[in-house]
Amino acid sequence: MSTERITRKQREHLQHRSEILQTAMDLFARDGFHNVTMQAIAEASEFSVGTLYNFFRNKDDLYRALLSENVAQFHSGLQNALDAPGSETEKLRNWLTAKIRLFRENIAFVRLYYSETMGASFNVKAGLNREMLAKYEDSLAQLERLFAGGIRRKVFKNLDTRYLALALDGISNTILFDHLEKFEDREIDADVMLSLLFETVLIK
Amino acid sequence: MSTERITRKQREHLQHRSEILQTAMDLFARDGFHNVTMQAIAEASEFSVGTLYNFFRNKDDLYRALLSENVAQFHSGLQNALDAPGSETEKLRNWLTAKIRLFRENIAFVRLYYSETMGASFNVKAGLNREMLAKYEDSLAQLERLFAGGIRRKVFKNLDTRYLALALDGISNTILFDHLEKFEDREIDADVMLSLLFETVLIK
DNA sequence: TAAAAATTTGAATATACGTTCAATAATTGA
DNA sequence: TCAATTATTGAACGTATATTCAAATTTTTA
Repeated sequence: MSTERITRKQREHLQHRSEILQTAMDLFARDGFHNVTMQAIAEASEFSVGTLYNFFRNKDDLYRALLSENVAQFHSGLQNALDAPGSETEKLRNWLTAKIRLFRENIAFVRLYYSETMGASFNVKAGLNREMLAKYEDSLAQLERLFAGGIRRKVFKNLDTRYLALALDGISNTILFDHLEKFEDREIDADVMLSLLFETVLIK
Repeated sequence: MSTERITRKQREHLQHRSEILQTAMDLFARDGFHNVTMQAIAEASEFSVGTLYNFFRNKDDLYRALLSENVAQFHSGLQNALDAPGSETEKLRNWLTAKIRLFRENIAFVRLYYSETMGASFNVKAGLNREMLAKYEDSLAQLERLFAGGIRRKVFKNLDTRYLALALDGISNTILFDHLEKFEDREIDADVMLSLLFETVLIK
């Protein structure tokens, strides 16, 4: 898009901003929004409290930015995986592989995301939850279209696409959480997850 | 066990206690721990702040009691379903039916539970998270034994029982959340969820 | 029925924390 | 080199809220 030149100043500013956000993310994921003070974020990111307020209007704003930007990144990571060419089966494998990678790369965000969306959320009032929910629905809709395509081409059985999308999402969630919870570093294979659903899905 | 007589006083005390807890649950599930004040719980439960402190040492203690007691109830609900006699398939259906009922009956608790266990939790310090995790592991272990039994009796394919348990849990979670999120009141059928996994599992 | 015991009340207290902003430091440009 | 501009600092302030406890109310006992 834009080919504007970015000054070193601006580059550094962005760098500092994202350092603050990443530091805050780790703290929030470990202790929860209300148990992390601006003081703590300042100390951990090696800035002063005042400086945080030059980057973000207030604590809510910081938190919102953090969630919003990571949701966007997560969502586009999944989207790209589905956009790559290939058969329905290959696309599903790509999608799962991308999801595995995204979970591993940013488990702190994943924790935050699920605790915000599943349950009580300080963001109900703000539009953030709506935004996150919309992206989730979009993801599901894309999966549904994929399954529908497979059904049309007669490689998948004619099952409810909504349930298929939910099932795939659910299977991958629990298995990924189980692995990451245990700090298991052995590779998680997309095919293991796919296989749990596939004999139900594939036409032999 | 105990056949001791319980006085009206004691009965009322327990009644009041559980009214407070249920009221608090709804508030916590809607707004999150830190956005619910003791004042708000007092008003909603029609007691004064001071009285809350006669029932619970402090706010943390109230919250802990609330989660702990509901986790226990949830857990034993699932356990009982598996203890009923029947084939592996029937037991799985019982388990799912019980889970559906428990979700519907106490969606507030379910929200709280998942946002506490998935993500950042104020309770990491206290032993509550450990307690909840232990009960979850126990549930999974029971499911695994069930699958293992089916495999031994040659009604199920010889698949990794851990993954099967996780998959069933994951499928039911996403589908249940999807339904309850949308306030859909049409019945959720255990068989729909089972069928998503079963063609993978059953030996034809 | 009245004293004693138990329970409830909510105003007062203490504290923790988000936010501000005047002072200081660092950077830039002439 | 030295103004001028920009960025950083953290002590001070105000507010929100968890907790306490003396007084008021209700219940029990004799």
